[in-house]
Amino acid sequence: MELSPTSRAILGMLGLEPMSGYEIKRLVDSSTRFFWAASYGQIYPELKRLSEAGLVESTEDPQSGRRRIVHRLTPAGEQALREWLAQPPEIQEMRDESLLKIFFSDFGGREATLAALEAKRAHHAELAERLRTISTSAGKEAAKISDSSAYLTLRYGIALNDFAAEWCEREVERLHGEGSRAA
Amino acid sequence: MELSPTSRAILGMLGLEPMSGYEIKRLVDSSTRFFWAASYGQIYPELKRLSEAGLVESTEDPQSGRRRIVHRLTPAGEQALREWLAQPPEIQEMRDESLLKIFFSDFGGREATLAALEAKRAHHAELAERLRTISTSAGKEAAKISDSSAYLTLRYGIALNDFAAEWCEREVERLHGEGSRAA
DNA sequence: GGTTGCATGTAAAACGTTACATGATTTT
DNA sequence: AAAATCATGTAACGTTTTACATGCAACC
Repeated sequence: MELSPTSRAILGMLGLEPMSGYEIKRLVDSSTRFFWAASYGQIYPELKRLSEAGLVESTEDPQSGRRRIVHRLTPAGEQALREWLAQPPEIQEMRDESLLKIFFSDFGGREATLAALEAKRAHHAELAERLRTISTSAGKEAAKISDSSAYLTLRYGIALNDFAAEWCEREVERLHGEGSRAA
Repeated sequence: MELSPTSRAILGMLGLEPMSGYEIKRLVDSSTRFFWAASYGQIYPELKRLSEAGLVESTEDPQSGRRRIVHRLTPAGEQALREWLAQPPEIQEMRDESLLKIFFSDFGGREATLAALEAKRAHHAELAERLRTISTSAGKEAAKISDSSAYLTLRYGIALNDFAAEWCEREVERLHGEGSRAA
């Protein structure tokens, strides 16, 4: 069976521990979301496919009376995960409308460029802030988390967004300086 | 008419100057590609839609005997572009399989984390290199280019990818240090 | 005369999001 | 009693990629 990129991400999540589809969604939203999102519309159908392919085993496991289906990797699923992790990464995509607007901003003059840079700066500053919140709340739980490779990606997100925000800020200042010199 | 995100990018390209679909594709590939890609499968149908909506005007303009259709913005197209540029950016997406592999790499032990970090580093180093090549070849053409907002995004791409590559390198070193201390 | 590049286009498939539907349970 | 949260799922839609098809022109 051909696995879709997102079904591999799901496999990875189940490699951390057995989980329900709902829990996968919550975990994604609080961890990989900023570089790999997933919606219910993907998660549930993919879990079904993975189950049919024998890569995960799904059992009803109601917690406190509530209906709940827990999925866990089968040995075949573990192997598929291992194989995927061993292969070189392929997907590196970005869709950044703010960069696109900066790119075209000559069309609206200097002001438009500054506004577009500021919008981008604000976005990255906000995202860095959100990731910091996640980071500190996770840090409270245990030291073992700050040792995990998952924590690495969180630190990466913070560092990258800080860098992007600062870069925009510097460019705004540079353009201001140029503007007054030119005038 | 509802414009798709990519048709707005096409509008922006035509705001730079009138162009054929083929030229749009080439320009995208050598400029916005790393943060906004577009394929023929999008460009040609979208140009048709934009033309039907009266936002671009398409005329046959064979250059040196070769069939060629040049598209240019109509006043309505210019306005649509201006309106879009004035609105806050919405799409900021990333799909980074290398980060995903780092995230899950505990599953393969320390070596796997190091390998995933190295793969990511290599990717960013390569991309930075490619962008630098574009940058220097563009710089030769004229000083006016280095003044354009389009050039800003190129510098951003170089700075960001340099930063990402260096971040990975630092983390590899840190993990090595930890490893030997622990051993 | 063959390869590369210019140039336009389409069809099918893959991928992903959004919105909706349903219903139970816990909290306020 | 109402609101929020847990929990599963699907259908429709929109977007994007991939692969293919076509043909002329310029260059070697």
